[in-house]
Amino acid sequence: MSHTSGIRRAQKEKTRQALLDAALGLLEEQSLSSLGLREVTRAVGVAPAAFYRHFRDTADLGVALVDEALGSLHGTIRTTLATTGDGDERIAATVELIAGLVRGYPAHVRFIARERHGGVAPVREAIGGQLDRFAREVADELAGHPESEGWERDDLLMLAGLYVDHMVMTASAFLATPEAAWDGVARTARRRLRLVGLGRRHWLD
Amino acid sequence: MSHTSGIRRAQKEKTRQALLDAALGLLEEQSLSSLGLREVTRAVGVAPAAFYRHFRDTADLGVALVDEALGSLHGTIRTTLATTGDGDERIAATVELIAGLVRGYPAHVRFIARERHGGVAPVREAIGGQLDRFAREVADELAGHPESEGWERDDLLMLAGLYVDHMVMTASAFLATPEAAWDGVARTARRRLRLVGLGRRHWLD
DNA sequence: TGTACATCAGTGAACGCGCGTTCACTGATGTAC
DNA sequence: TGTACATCAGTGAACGCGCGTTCACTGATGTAC
Repeated sequence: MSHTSGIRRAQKEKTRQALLDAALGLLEEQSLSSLGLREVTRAVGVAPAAFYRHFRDTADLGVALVDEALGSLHGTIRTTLATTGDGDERIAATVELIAGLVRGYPAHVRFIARERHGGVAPVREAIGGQLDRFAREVADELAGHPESEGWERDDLLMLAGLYVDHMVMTASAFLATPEAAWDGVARTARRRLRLVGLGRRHWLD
Repeated sequence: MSHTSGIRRAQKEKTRQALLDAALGLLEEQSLSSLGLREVTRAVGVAPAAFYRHFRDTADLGVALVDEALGSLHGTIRTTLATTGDGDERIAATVELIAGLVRGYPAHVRFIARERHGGVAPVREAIGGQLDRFAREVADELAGHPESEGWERDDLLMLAGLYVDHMVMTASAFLATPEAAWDGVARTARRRLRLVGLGRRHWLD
């Protein structure tokens, strides 16, 4: 039982996760490009040098945060965004899902919105890559819908990208708004989706 | 001729502008929240303490940059975005205008895209305020178009916000793309605008 | 199971460095008469 | 126009501080036999 228990591995992973969590907390009020390695280790309660056992620098940690924030969302977002577009209840459900993500993981969402165009190139690229992947997945899903008959791949990708961008924008709008006023944000997001859905239906006219 | 020449005022303004220009240059590869006051004065060639004759801190400088970047665009953007929406040539002209802005003022555009959701609250708020103002102006302009007959103010604002957001997204897409590949970005931007325009035409169906 | 050695996550001290801010100052520009 | 005083943008030195990185180390965990 001892030689395969992986106690060391588990403890290392725990520290790594603590560093990621602490960083995410600190990033609510600053950008990754100003996040200090010592700030992060101080918040966790380990020595500064311990940082190097897990990450090369804060940019490297940022890339790991991108994976944590977006890596797990592929399933959820794919099916939901793919469902997006038409009926009013589906639109409402999509907007509710976004609101739920922002409520459940506000720090992750803020991190993605902030660093998407932020000052740290590898992180920007990691986010861009993941969002492109989302768009391709959504396009694949849309391709299977009956409404997409006659659509070219290129146009499906354009529409999927519009949905993904709209999702990110809606999420940041929720973040920037006190929860008491979320209704207005949701209403606007739904109407935008409705307008895009109308455009979609008449695309081939 | 001497007592009203304002030499002092002009020289102060020149230094202030040099600080703004240097900061904008430095911000191409980092975020405002990590920009150092000494970096900026070093780039200009003045003593660090001189910074305080012009700005309280780098956040204050950031707010001044927002005014510089967006303040002068009201006229241009308003009329162009208001023109947006329908005919294919108008759509193409809008996208060309955005490409032109990005070509002409890449650092300003990058600054706005980066700090729109960045880590410095006063700057974020200044950008948000200006973009809201743009959206209201565009809504006013749209209200005068014949296509807007029967539209509620709320819906016009929703559409105007969509145009403004689309403009910012297109500008960042240009920035993130080597100029040789701008054609593809422009094509996608045009098709998105066409789709939104179709939705607009059928909004009241 | 017990023992002897290897691994390696985390320590703590040390380093040189650039940071933001303060201060008394200088000297060109502005103003009053 | 000329003179005497006021203003104030920019200086340069000084400060205490936290930064990122390095290093030899410790001691718990892992491995071989």
